[in-house]
Amino acid sequence: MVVDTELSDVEVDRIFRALADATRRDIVRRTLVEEASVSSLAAAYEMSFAAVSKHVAVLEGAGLVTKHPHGRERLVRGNPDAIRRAQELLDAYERIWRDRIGRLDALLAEPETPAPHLTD
Amino acid sequence: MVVDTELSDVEVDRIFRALADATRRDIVRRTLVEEASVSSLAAAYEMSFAAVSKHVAVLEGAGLVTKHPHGRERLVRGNPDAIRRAQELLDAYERIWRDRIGRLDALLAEPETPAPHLTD
DNA sequence: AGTATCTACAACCATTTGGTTATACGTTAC
DNA sequence: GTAACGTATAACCAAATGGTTGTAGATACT
Repeated sequence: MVVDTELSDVEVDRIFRALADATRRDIVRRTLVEEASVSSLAAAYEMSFAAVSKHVAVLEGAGLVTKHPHGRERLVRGNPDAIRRAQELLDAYERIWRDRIGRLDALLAEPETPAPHLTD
Repeated sequence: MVVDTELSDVEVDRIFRALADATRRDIVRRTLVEEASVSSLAAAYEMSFAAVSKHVAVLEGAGLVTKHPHGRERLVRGNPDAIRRAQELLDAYERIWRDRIGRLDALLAEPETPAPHLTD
Protein backbone atom coordinates (compact mmCIF):
# COMPACT_ATOMS: atom_id res chain seq x y z
CA MET A 1 0.00 0.00 0.00
CA VAL A 2 1.36 3.34 -1.04
CA VAL A 3 0.38 6.29 1.10
CA ASP A 4 0.68 8.99 -1.59
CA THR A 5 1.22 11.75 0.94
CA GLU A 6 1.24 15.13 -0.73
CA LEU A 7 4.73 16.52 -0.38
CA SER A 8 5.25 20.24 0.10
CA ASP A 9 7.69 22.13 -2.09
CA VAL A 10 10.06 22.43 0.83
CA GLU A 11 10.02 18.69 1.43
CA VAL A 12 10.67 17.98 -2.23
CA ASP A 13 13.49 20.53 -2.15
CA ARG A 14 15.04 18.68 0.76
CA ILE A 15 14.79 15.27 -0.88
CA PHE A 16 16.44 16.30 -4.12
CA ARG A 17 18.99 18.47 -2.36
CA ALA A 18 19.93 15.57 -0.11
CA LEU A 19 20.45 13.39 -3.18
CA ALA A 20 22.63 16.03 -4.85
CA ASP A 21 25.82 14.90 -3.12
CA ALA A 22 27.81 11.78 -3.96
CA THR A 23 28.76 11.04 -0.34
CA ARG A 24 25.14 11.23 0.73
CA ARG A 25 23.99 9.02 -2.13
CA ASP A 26 26.60 6.49 -1.09
CA ILE A 27 25.36 6.61 2.49
CA VAL A 28 21.84 5.93 1.25
CA ARG A 29 23.10 3.01 -0.82
CA ARG A 30 25.05 1.49 2.06
CA THR A 31 22.25 1.85 4.57
CA LEU A 32 19.72 0.37 2.18
CA VAL A 33 21.93 -2.71 2.01
CA GLU A 34 22.26 -2.85 5.78
CA GLU A 35 22.13 -0.63 8.83
CA ALA A 36 25.34 1.10 9.81
CA SER A 37 26.46 3.21 12.72
CA VAL A 38 27.52 6.77 12.01
CA SER A 39 31.12 6.03 12.91
CA SER A 40 31.28 2.95 10.69
CA LEU A 41 30.02 5.14 7.87
CA ALA A 42 32.54 7.83 8.72
CA ALA A 43 35.33 5.27 8.43
CA ALA A 44 34.41 4.82 4.76
CA TYR A 45 35.04 8.40 3.67
CA GLU A 46 38.03 10.68 3.70
CA MET A 47 36.45 13.34 5.82
CA SER A 48 35.88 13.98 9.50
CA PHE A 49 33.30 12.20 11.60
CA ALA A 50 31.53 15.53 12.08
CA ALA A 51 31.19 16.00 8.33
CA VAL A 52 29.66 12.55 7.88
CA SER A 53 27.42 13.15 10.85
CA LYS A 54 26.16 16.30 9.12
CA HIS A 55 25.50 14.40 5.91
CA VAL A 56 23.48 11.86 7.83
CA ALA A 57 21.54 14.70 9.43
CA VAL A 58 20.72 16.14 6.00
CA LEU A 59 19.51 12.73 4.81
CA GLU A 60 17.47 12.31 7.97
CA GLY A 61 15.91 15.75 7.49
CA ALA A 62 14.84 14.66 4.03
CA GLY A 63 13.45 11.39 5.34
CA LEU A 64 15.86 9.36 3.23
CA VAL A 65 17.29 7.60 6.26
CA THR A 66 16.15 7.00 9.81
CA LYS A 67 18.37 6.84 12.84
CA HIS A 68 17.70 4.88 16.01
CA PRO A 69 19.80 4.44 19.09
CA HIS A 70 21.49 1.14 19.84
CA GLY A 71 23.63 1.38 22.93
CA ARG A 72 26.04 4.21 22.44
CA GLU A 73 25.70 4.02 18.68
CA ARG A 74 23.07 5.45 16.35
CA LEU A 75 22.20 3.00 13.62
CA VAL A 76 21.34 4.55 10.28
CA ARG A 77 18.89 2.81 8.00
CA GLY A 78 17.94 3.77 4.45
CA ASN A 79 14.24 4.52 4.01
CA PRO A 80 12.85 2.96 0.82
CA ASP A 81 9.57 4.87 1.20
CA ALA A 82 11.31 8.19 0.66
CA ILE A 83 13.02 6.78 -2.41
CA ARG A 84 9.65 5.72 -3.75
CA ARG A 85 8.18 9.14 -3.15
CA ALA A 86 11.05 10.68 -5.11
CA GLN A 87 10.39 8.19 -7.87
CA GLU A 88 6.76 9.25 -7.96
CA LEU A 89 7.84 12.85 -8.40
CA LEU A 90 9.90 11.97 -11.45
CA ASP A 91 7.10 9.75 -12.72
CA ALA A 92 4.83 12.80 -12.66
CA TYR A 93 7.19 14.57 -15.06
CA GLU A 94 7.30 11.57 -17.34
CA ARG A 95 3.52 11.52 -17.32
CA ILE A 96 3.39 15.18 -18.33
CA TRP A 97 5.64 14.36 -21.22
CA ARG A 98 3.63 11.35 -22.32
CA ASP A 99 0.41 13.36 -22.07
CA ARG A 100 1.90 15.99 -24.32
CA ILE A 101 2.86 13.40 -26.88
CA GLY A 102 -0.62 11.94 -26.56
CA ARG A 103 -2.15 15.33 -27.30
CA LEU A 104 0.06 15.84 -30.33
CA ASP A 105 -0.87 12.41 -31.58
CA ALA A 106 -4.53 13.15 -31.14
CA LEU A 107 -4.05 16.38 -33.05
CA LEU A 108 -2.44 14.60 -35.95
CA ALA A 109 -5.13 11.97 -35.98
CA GLU A 110 -8.78 12.70 -36.80
CA PRO A 111 -9.61 16.35 -35.96
CA GLU A 112 -13.07 15.38 -34.68
CA THR A 113 -11.62 14.00 -31.48
CA PRO A 114 -12.30 16.29 -28.50
CA ALA A 115 -9.22 17.82 -26.97
CA PRO A 116 -7.78 15.45 -24.36
CA HIS A 117 -7.62 16.51 -20.77
CA LEU A 118 -5.49 19.62 -20.52
CA THR A 119 -4.41 21.45 -17.42
CA ASP A 120 -2.32 24.52 -16.90
CA MET B 1 16.15 2.37 -27.20
CA VAL B 2 17.75 3.56 -24.03
CA VAL B 3 21.34 4.67 -24.26
CA ASP B 4 22.25 3.88 -20.65
CA THR B 5 25.04 6.44 -20.60
CA GLU B 6 27.05 6.13 -17.42
CA LEU B 7 26.59 9.35 -15.50
CA SER B 8 29.46 10.76 -13.50
CA ASP B 9 28.96 11.78 -9.89
CA VAL B 10 29.20 15.41 -10.89
CA GLU B 11 26.49 15.01 -13.51
CA VAL B 12 24.21 13.27 -11.05
CA ASP B 13 24.92 16.02 -8.54
CA ARG B 14 23.86 18.60 -11.11
CA ILE B 15 20.63 16.80 -12.01
CA PHE B 16 19.42 16.44 -8.43
CA ARG B 17 20.62 19.89 -7.46
CA ALA B 18 18.74 21.37 -10.40
CA LEU B 19 15.59 19.61 -9.25
CA ALA B 20 16.00 20.87 -5.69
CA ASP B 21 14.25 24.18 -6.35
CA ALA B 22 10.52 24.67 -6.80
CA THR B 23 10.87 27.36 -9.45
CA ARG B 24 13.15 25.16 -11.51
CA ARG B 25 10.86 22.16 -11.17
CA ASP B 26 8.01 24.35 -12.40
CA ILE B 27 10.07 25.46 -15.38
CA VAL B 28 10.72 21.81 -16.23
CA ARG B 29 7.03 21.06 -15.93
CA ARG B 30 6.00 23.96 -18.15
CA THR B 31 8.59 23.28 -20.80
CA LEU B 32 7.71 19.61 -20.91
CA VAL B 33 4.17 20.65 -21.75
CA GLU B 34 5.34 23.08 -24.41
CA GLU B 35 8.32 25.17 -25.36
CA ALA B 36 8.54 28.61 -23.83
CA SER B 37 10.79 31.61 -24.28
CA VAL B 38 12.85 32.71 -21.30
CA SER B 39 10.88 35.93 -20.99
CA SER B 40 7.52 34.18 -21.10
CA LEU B 41 8.77 31.96 -18.29
CA ALA B 42 10.03 34.98 -16.38
CA ALA B 43 6.56 36.52 -16.57
CA ALA B 44 5.25 33.58 -14.54
CA TYR B 45 7.36 34.16 -11.44
CA GLU B 46 7.79 37.01 -9.02
CA MET B 47 11.45 37.48 -9.61
CA SER B 48 13.63 39.29 -12.11
CA PHE B 49 14.25 38.11 -15.64
CA ALA B 50 17.91 37.63 -14.75
CA ALA B 51 17.00 35.28 -11.91
CA VAL B 52 14.81 33.13 -14.15
CA SER B 53 17.50 33.18 -16.81
CA LYS B 54 19.93 31.82 -14.24
CA HIS B 55 17.50 29.06 -13.27
CA VAL B 56 17.18 28.07 -16.90
CA ALA B 57 20.97 28.01 -17.17
CA VAL B 58 21.18 25.66 -14.17
CA LEU B 59 18.60 23.35 -15.75
CA GLU B 60 20.43 23.48 -19.06
CA GLY B 61 23.72 22.62 -17.32
CA ALA B 62 22.03 19.56 -15.86
CA GLY B 63 20.61 18.57 -19.24
CA LEU B 64 17.04 18.89 -17.97
CA VAL B 65 16.13 21.44 -20.62
CA THR B 66 17.57 22.48 -23.94
CA LYS B 67 17.55 25.97 -25.36
CA HIS B 68 17.53 26.89 -29.02
CA PRO B 69 17.35 30.26 -30.73
CA HIS B 70 14.22 31.37 -32.50
CA GLY B 71 14.56 34.90 -33.76
CA ARG B 72 15.49 37.07 -30.84
CA GLU B 73 14.08 34.59 -28.38
CA ARG B 74 15.56 31.44 -26.90
CA LEU B 75 13.01 28.70 -26.69
CA VAL B 76 13.35 26.39 -23.71
CA ARG B 77 12.26 22.79 -24.02
CA GLY B 78 12.12 20.17 -21.28
CA ASN B 79 14.29 17.12 -21.95
CA PRO B 80 12.49 13.88 -21.08
CA ASP B 81 15.70 11.87 -21.51
CA ALA B 82 17.30 13.57 -18.52
CA ILE B 83 14.20 12.86 -16.47
CA ARG B 84 14.44 9.22 -17.43
CA ARG B 85 18.08 9.05 -16.44
CA ALA B 86 17.19 10.47 -13.04
CA GLN B 87 14.46 7.86 -12.75
CA GLU B 88 16.97 5.14 -13.49
CA LEU B 89 19.15 6.39 -10.65
CA LEU B 90 16.30 6.10 -8.19
CA ASP B 91 15.37 2.73 -9.65
CA ALA B 92 18.87 1.55 -8.81
CA TYR B 93 18.24 2.36 -5.14
CA GLU B 94 14.93 0.54 -5.20
CA ARG B 95 16.68 -2.45 -6.71
CA ILE B 96 19.26 -2.42 -3.91
CA TRP B 97 16.44 -2.49 -1.42
CA ARG B 98 14.58 -5.29 -3.16
CA ASP B 99 17.79 -7.30 -3.41
CA ARG B 100 18.32 -6.91 0.30
CA ILE B 101 14.84 -8.15 1.03
CA GLY B 102 15.41 -11.01 -1.36
CA ARG B 103 18.56 -12.01 0.48
CA LEU B 104 16.82 -11.88 3.85
CA ASP B 105 13.99 -14.01 2.52
CA ALA B 106 16.40 -16.54 1.13
CA LEU B 107 18.03 -16.67 4.53
CA LEU B 108 14.75 -17.30 6.33
CA ALA B 109 13.48 -19.89 3.89
CA GLU B 110 14.96 -23.38 3.70
CA PRO B 111 18.32 -22.95 2.02
CA GLU B 112 17.32 -25.18 -0.92
CA THR B 113 14.30 -23.13 -1.94
CA PRO B 114 14.91 -20.30 -4.39
CA ALA B 115 13.87 -16.89 -3.05
CA PRO B 116 10.13 -16.39 -3.63
CA HIS B 117 8.91 -13.48 -5.67
CA LEU B 118 8.49 -10.52 -3.40
CA THR B 119 6.83 -7.23 -4.11
CA ASP B 120 6.20 -4.27 -1.92
C1' DA C 1 17.02 55.09 -38.76
C1' DG C 2 15.28 54.73 -34.34
C1' DT C 3 12.90 52.29 -30.77
C1' DA C 4 11.30 48.50 -28.25
C1' DT C 5 12.04 43.60 -27.00
C1' DC C 6 14.70 39.48 -25.70
C1' DT C 7 18.73 37.89 -23.92
C1' DA C 8 23.37 37.60 -21.84
C1' DC C 9 26.55 38.88 -18.50
C1' DA C 10 29.01 41.37 -14.86
C1' DA C 11 29.17 43.06 -10.27
C1' DC C 12 27.38 42.85 -5.99
C1' DC C 13 25.10 41.01 -1.67
C1' DA C 14 23.06 37.84 1.94
C1' DT C 15 22.45 33.19 2.99
C1' DT C 16 23.44 28.36 2.73
C1' DT C 17 26.55 24.62 2.20
C1' DG C 18 30.24 21.49 3.12
C1' DG C 19 34.04 21.16 5.33
C1' DT C 20 37.18 21.85 9.61
C1' DT C 21 38.58 21.62 14.84
C1' DA C 22 37.32 21.65 19.57
C1' DT C 23 34.27 20.68 23.38
C1' DA C 24 30.84 18.18 25.95
C1' DC C 25 27.98 14.25 26.99
C1' DG C 26 26.22 9.42 27.27
C1' DT C 27 27.54 4.56 27.06
C1' DT C 28 30.58 0.64 27.29
C1' DA C 29 34.74 -1.71 28.90
C1' DC C 30 38.32 -2.45 32.30
C1' DG D 1 35.85 4.94 39.03
C1' DT D 2 38.36 5.80 34.93
C1' DA D 3 39.42 5.31 30.31
C1' DA D 4 37.89 4.67 25.66
C1' DC D 5 34.34 4.95 22.27
C1' DG D 6 30.30 7.00 19.71
C1' DT D 7 27.83 11.01 19.06
C1' DA D 8 26.18 15.78 19.04
C1' DT D 9 27.03 20.50 18.68
C1' DA D 10 29.27 24.95 18.47
C1' DA D 11 32.34 28.13 16.21
C1' DC D 12 34.58 29.07 12.31
C1' DC D 13 35.83 29.37 7.23
C1' DA D 14 35.74 29.25 2.02
C1' DA D 15 32.92 28.49 -1.71
C1' DA D 16 28.51 28.04 -3.86
C1' DT D 17 23.68 29.60 -4.30
C1' DG D 18 19.86 32.59 -5.29
C1' DG D 19 18.67 36.81 -5.65
C1' DT D 20 19.39 41.91 -7.18
C1' DT D 21 20.58 46.01 -10.54
C1' DG D 22 22.90 47.73 -14.45
C1' DT D 23 24.97 47.47 -19.02
C1' DA D 24 25.32 45.92 -23.64
C1' DG D 25 24.35 43.13 -27.95
C1' DA D 26 20.92 41.10 -31.30
C1' DT D 27 16.73 41.01 -33.40
C1' DA D 28 12.17 42.85 -34.62
C1' DC D 29 8.86 46.64 -35.42
C1' DT D 30 7.38 51.08 -37.51
